[in-house]
Amino acid sequence: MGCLRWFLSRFYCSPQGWADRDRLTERRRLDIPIRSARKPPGMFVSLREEAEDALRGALSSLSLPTTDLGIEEPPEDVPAVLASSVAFRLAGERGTPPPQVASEIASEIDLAEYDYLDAISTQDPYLNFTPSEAYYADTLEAAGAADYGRLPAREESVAVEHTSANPTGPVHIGRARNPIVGDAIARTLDLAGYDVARHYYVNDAGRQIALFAWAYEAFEESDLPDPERDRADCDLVRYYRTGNSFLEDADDEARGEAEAEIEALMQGLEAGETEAYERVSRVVDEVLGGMQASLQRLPATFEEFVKETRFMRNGSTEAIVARLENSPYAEREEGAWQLDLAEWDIEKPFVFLRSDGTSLYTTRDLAHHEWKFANFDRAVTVLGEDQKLHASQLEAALEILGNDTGRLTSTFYSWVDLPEGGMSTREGTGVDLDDLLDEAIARAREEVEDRLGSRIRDDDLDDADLSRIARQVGIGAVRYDIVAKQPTKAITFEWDRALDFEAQSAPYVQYVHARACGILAEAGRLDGNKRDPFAALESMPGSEEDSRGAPPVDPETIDALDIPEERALLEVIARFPAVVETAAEDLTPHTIATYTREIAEAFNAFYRECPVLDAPEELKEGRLALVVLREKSRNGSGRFAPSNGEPRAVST
RNA sequence: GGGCGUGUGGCCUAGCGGAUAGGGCGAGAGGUUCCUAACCUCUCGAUCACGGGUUCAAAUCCCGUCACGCCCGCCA
Repeated sequence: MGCLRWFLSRFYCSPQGWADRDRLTERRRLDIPIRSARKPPGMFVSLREEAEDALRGALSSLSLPTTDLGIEEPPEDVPAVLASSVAFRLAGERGTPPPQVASEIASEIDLAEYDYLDAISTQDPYLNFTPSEAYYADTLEAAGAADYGRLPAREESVAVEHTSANPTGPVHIGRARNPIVGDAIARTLDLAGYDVARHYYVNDAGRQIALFAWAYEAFEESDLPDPERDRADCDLVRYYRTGNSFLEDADDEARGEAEAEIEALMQGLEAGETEAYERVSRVVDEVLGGMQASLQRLPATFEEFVKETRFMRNGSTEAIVARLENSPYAEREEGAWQLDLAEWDIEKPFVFLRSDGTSLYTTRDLAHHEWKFANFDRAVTVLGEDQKLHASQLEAALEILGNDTGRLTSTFYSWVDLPEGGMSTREGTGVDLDDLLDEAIARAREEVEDRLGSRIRDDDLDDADLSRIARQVGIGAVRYDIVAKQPTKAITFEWDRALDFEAQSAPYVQYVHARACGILAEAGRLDGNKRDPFAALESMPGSEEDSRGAPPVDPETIDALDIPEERALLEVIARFPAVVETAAEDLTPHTIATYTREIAEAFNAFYRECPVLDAPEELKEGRLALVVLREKSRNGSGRFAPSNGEPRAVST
């Protein structure tokens, strides 16, 4: 990572996270300090700060500018943890070739002042920094803490809104990215010290919902096809689909009658009538219950389900409308009220009140967001890419209403499509999340059973164990497949690719956990119920379980750990808090997924080269400590792992 | 048409201004009397969509082109 970017990221919102989006936010970026100075998160950041300080000092005494220090992580084959390419930039100024500038800088640095910097070497124009024994020893000790990787509490609350799919039918995988990404973001922010609440914003007031409630009353069970599953969402979606196709195919008169009923229901909702609310709630609550059952399997859970109607019934939507009507940007167009957002580079006027006097989704969302601002310090919303225009209109309108929209960040993800095209709840096309999870578990179970025969360890696994492991492996694979990718990239769903259990996948990471647990169990460092190393897979990505019971790590044992694989593992472990911090700032949980793979690779190399249980006594403790550490890092990263993404209902 | 996003070996993906572009899948060759081989090692394979530009340095920044996706409702 370039120094400039890093530098900026420490003080401002990163370009991909809090502050990313559109010009709207960009304007304000410089005004948003992310926080005051805090203790550096982990040894790696401390080392980086020392390197910066050393460079800055050297440049300054050479009378060179210190704007961009060019700090980066060197390629793998370079035996250093940090490097700098400043010499390139200063060569012109100095009038000497870069390698010579590098040497001059290196000789200007007094290492005695630093705890973690051990040596600076030059390799052509690069300055390479290698860490001291204290760096490894302190990492060994710090990482021994039960909550290693968790950053200190920030006393800053964040509402993470995600999924928020229209409660009209079962969750399908076109939307499955939203709960997975959303939950990963929530976990990441939680790890980074924020006080996080997960919200599902329930559309129980829109036209589609009114239509749904109407259809539920208008059609008979006998008119409907059999449900796909015995569950409320699958049951009721049949009414929704039937209602939609009825309106498409009906003659004008029949359609007119139906539309009138739907319209009357919407008016009732707008007026805050209890009867209208109850008619809608009947279908909404039931469907939501079914959807929750699917989401919990991931697991994606919520602290709160926030209903749109809440902001109609409490009068806040009405109040928003009144305030907007009085704003200088408001104008009346054919009986409807709209905002002219040209000043925000949004060409489309934003209609906030229909000519019949009813509010729109976005109008209610304004009230919703003011409620968030009143109750939380920040708000993060995970949205499908189709929501971008809506999100920028929302933000502009919030600004007109006098809110500090720097507190709101929307993050977007692209669709998951099937090879044959998109998915739609309304049309009933697509693969349900439950079907995906069932298939994933079935395939995982096959894999587990296939491998039973070749197992060396003699431990009894009963059917319940197999089911548990299959569930963990299967669901972990689905979740990892989605979190590990940048959300902006479109995904075409293919069974074999999503359910690949080897290599860069959750099971790869889970397997490392199993290996570590196997060693710890053998060494008597785990509880009896963890004797079964396969059982360890269960906790894999996302459990709260940790390696309690492991002894505290003695930093003295670092002396015995001098094999490259041991050091490399420690170096990866040292970066964990920094990875969490960056992922939280940028809202990029996929970087934690990448990190877990790196730590797994480092552990596998260590595992290959360094026998633990058969090691000489003086080595054994140290190596066991490494196993424990890796376990702890895995825990923190495990919390991140699940996440998903799923768009707000559009074409449901 | 306008706006936004994406484009990295046959496929998937990391990197997003600096050291010969990392991984994985796939293909080929090996490795287990030893803490689980859901692992590891090696080989094959890339004009980083294309064309310009900025820079000592571009996959990375800028402009243009092409392809794909999304949006441009008094829908959500």
